[in-house]
Amino acid sequence: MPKNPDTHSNKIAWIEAGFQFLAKGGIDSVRIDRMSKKIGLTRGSFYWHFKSRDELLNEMLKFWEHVATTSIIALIEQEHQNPNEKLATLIKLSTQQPDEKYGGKYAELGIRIWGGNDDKVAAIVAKIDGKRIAYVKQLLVEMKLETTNAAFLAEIIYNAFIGVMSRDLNEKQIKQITDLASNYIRAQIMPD
Amino acid sequence: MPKNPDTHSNKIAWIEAGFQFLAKGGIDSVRIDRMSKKIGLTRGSFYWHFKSRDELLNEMLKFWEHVATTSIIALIEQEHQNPNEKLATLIKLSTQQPDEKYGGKYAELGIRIWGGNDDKVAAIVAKIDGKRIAYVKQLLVEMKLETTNAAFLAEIIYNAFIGVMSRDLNEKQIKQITDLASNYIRAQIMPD
DNA sequence: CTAAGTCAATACACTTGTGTATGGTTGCGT
DNA sequence: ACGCAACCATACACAAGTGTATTGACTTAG
Repeated sequence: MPKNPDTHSNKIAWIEAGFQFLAKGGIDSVRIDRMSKKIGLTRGSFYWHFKSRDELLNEMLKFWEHVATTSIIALIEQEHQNPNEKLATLIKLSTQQPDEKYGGKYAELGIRIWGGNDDKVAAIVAKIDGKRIAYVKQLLVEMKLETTNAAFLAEIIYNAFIGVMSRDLNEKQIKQITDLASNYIRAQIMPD
Repeated sequence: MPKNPDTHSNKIAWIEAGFQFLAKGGIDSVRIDRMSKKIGLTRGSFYWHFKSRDELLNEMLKFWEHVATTSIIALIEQEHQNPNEKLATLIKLSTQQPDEKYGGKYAELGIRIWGGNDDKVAAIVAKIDGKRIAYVKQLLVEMKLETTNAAFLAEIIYNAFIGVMSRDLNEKQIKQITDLASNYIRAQIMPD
């Protein structure tokens, strides 16, 4: 009997495992045999779904590229109106625990290291960074910050944001920091 | 004839290579045979200097722990008096290119990922983070910021700082950001 | 019911990587 | 000149990892 009666294939399981291993030890620990032991499938399954290890890596990259920008930003745009809420949600979504979403917290780190090895990956990471910074800046402008100030703050916020993701913080610590940031931004807008 | 007439051993070469590979692909790509090809030594040399791969990893961790805080902070403290200069130097030293110093830019990222796997590593990273944040806060207090403000700013600055290190930025980009940060801090202290 | 298609397990050949054992070279003290 | 210690290369046995080929089970269309 099949292990996943609802999902027609285990390809997703392989990709998920890929992100888990990427998050834990970097791209070099994404190893087929290790994953097979973890998820209880043999390499026979793997080589049915993927031509090679490289093909898995490429699919992972594409997946991340999609999740990391378009889908998250679209989700935010359609569900919120207030730019304050949008920014808070962006931070919250992007810093959530890795198990909840493949492209989550730690995988991001792994991909950045990966970019140090592979120019193709580095280019995509740079593109993603650009998009996100532009989006943060746009939100800040919507919050009535003047343009130059917004550009600067967007850089700082984004870098701090990457920093928070890089560090091994629990949810309470992350909430503290993001709350502080929100308060700061509000103070920038309407100083008392 | 010996390849390094001045340095009595190639142990340092192995550790350097370790950091290079850590930075490029994560802890799992620190592989003895790959490094041997890179630095032109055989595994015979490696196993003379180290009992095992684990021993190298431990030495790397200890090395990083030392460089990442004590030595950098001590260096700054003894060479500068002005807290503004100190902060600028801290940022500059910590964001310099990886080739110039093993514990530099990218290795930091690799170690953080490594910490996701190994509790011992995670504990050290957390300790280092604590020390550095405390130091930044101290500098800010010396710059006459009030304590609560300094604590908050130290968090933001430190996270942004980790973010900058994690991203694949060139020197010009890093300079832009750090300059912006410096200006912002000065504005905080003496608002016009 | 049967043939094709989907998916996974197994067996195999090969490459990469680890650790040990051994032997060779250099330099230095005596 | 001798002997020892530091350092590195080579060869070996073994484990971990990749990719291919084959087989089998289960599903679905006709």
